[in-house]
Amino acid sequence: MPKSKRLLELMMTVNRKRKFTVKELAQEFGVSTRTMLRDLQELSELGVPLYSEVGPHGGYQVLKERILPPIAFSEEEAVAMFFAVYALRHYSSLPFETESASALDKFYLHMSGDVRDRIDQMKNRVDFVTPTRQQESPFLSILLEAAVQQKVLLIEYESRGDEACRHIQPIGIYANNGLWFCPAYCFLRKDFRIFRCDRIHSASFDTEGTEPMDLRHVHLGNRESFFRTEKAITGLYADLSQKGVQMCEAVLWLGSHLHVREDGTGWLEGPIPQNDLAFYARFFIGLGNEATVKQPAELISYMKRLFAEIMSKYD
Amino acid sequence: MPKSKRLLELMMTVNRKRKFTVKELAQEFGVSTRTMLRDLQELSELGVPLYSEVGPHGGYQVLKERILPPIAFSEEEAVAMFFAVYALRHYSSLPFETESASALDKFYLHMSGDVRDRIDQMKNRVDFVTPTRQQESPFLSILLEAAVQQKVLLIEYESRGDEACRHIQPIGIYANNGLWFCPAYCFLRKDFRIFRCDRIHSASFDTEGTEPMDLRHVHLGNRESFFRTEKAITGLYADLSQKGVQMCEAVLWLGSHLHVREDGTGWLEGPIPQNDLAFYARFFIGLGNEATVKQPAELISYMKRLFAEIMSKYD
DNA sequence: TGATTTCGTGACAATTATTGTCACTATTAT
DNA sequence: ATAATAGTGACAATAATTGTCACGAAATCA
Repeated sequence: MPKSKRLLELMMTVNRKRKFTVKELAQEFGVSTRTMLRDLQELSELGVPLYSEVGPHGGYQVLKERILPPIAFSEEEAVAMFFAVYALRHYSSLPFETESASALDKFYLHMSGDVRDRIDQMKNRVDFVTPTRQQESPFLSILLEAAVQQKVLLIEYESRGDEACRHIQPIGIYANNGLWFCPAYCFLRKDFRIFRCDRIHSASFDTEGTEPMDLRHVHLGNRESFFRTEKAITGLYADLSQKGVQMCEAVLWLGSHLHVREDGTGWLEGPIPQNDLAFYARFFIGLGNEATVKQPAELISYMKRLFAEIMSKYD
Repeated sequence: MPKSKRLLELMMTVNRKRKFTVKELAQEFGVSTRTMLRDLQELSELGVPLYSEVGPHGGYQVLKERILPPIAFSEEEAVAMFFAVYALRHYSSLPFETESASALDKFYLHMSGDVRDRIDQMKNRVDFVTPTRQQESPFLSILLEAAVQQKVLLIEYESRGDEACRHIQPIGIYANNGLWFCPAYCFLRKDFRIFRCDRIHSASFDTEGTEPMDLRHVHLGNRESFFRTEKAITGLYADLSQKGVQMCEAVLWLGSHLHVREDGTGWLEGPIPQNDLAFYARFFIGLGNEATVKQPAELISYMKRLFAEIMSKYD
């Protein structure tokens, strides 16, 4: 095999194996150890971060930095990748230890001039906004680790001003609207709960030997089905004006409930959990006179009660 | 220069130049044209998408696919990049023509086994949620292009059920909460306006010769200062219960107005534009009895009027 | 301690790959 | 037609690559 190709293959091979000896690779590539040594030195010069130790159980290692073999990206793809990573700058906390900024710099630096120009031109013209929050979430890494490794955590959690310790087993973390959430099994409540990560004031692996649940099959994609054990369901129906429709369109969690007529007006229809009546009451009051709730009666009476309470404040 | 190094340099050079002739490169690298031909063929075999045309003004070209030279990413960086791009899957529309999915696949495929394992483990455990909408925004590309190239567009825009043509000059596009928005100069209103991209029903470059404004200095980062020419400002003060504080924390646009006391209660204080009273009224009504507005009087009376209207519906 | 394993380096001849040259073909724009 | 360009094949000259051997240095282990 000609040297030029061997070097490229070698690059991929050393990335695959984390650890190896010169002899081992020499045999694999069918060259002498001397040649392999020379090749490895060349790779080193080309920037592959190799590290070696002598002695038995010694050998070569690729340091944590990995060389990504040359990948063919189309210009569009490269630009899309750039902006995807660029969007992460809005997050004050991330579950990845290193700053994604460093990845971005490398990526940017390695791209050819005109792609870079293109990006510069677009940099202030496209954005994926995420509201920036003051709240920091310092325990994202450990929460994620616990989710991946199925471990139990002991956390201090602030809820309504109180602080309490809880044993939880995270099933993942997700960012929504600039805040991080952690759905987890709560050993205190013996059920699944969602925790807001910025309210977690400490987190450490459980040392009291709480037996982890087998939650490998529960993940962010299917957690809904484990959560939504809502018992009581009730039917909602509400009329919407044109403006009401527009306001509802901008609201995420009622996507499928919204129906629009030709003239722009519409209605909301669908089942809602009884427990959330308070939430829906507030929502519809917020819509003001752009919405008229027809059903369920409980919701209407709840809204009236709420009215009375609020009104009393302003008299 | 040894061949192996020459090939790597060549790879980067052909990426820099879009177009070149064999002779040109041969001179640059100090080899014969024959050798350069052989090298180019090798590059081709290695996956660089080269294309050639004979004849005067012919020559070699690299097709739109670009080879990314080997980059050293740390494992953390690669993982962060993966999830950044992975998050784009939530968007039903993107301003980039190709699917970012293809970039993701390539990236994933080229990573070594254990990084891939790590990603697989994390895939269902981390997410950057963006509400998925039904609304498609098919004109993102042209809006972006117009913003970058300072061009005027003619759009059909739906506003409150009506549809109207407008000449606009976009200054950028951004996604927020799953919806795309386009701040732009509106030649109809002779001022800056924000357009919701899914309400744009057609868009094409202006052919009537509308003279573009010089908006090179206006971009997503500083547009606020051009927009916020709100005239009337008024002072807001509202008390919040513990729960009220928590609800406000989850709301983005009043970040700096929120103050929290030791005991978890708090207050909102700060200037708000007179025009937005209607909006704030709805918001505070939505907070129910967790908030008590003290100032301004106009807001309180607005809220009362709104109450009356709503109440009349349910009696 | 001494045997063993491993990386690391230098020298040199044998072997191979690489290169340049030349002669030629094919295509295309002017 | 002419000139510019890619593309191919053959072959000798050249230069890079390779293997071998000899040796050093560091670490582990019995």
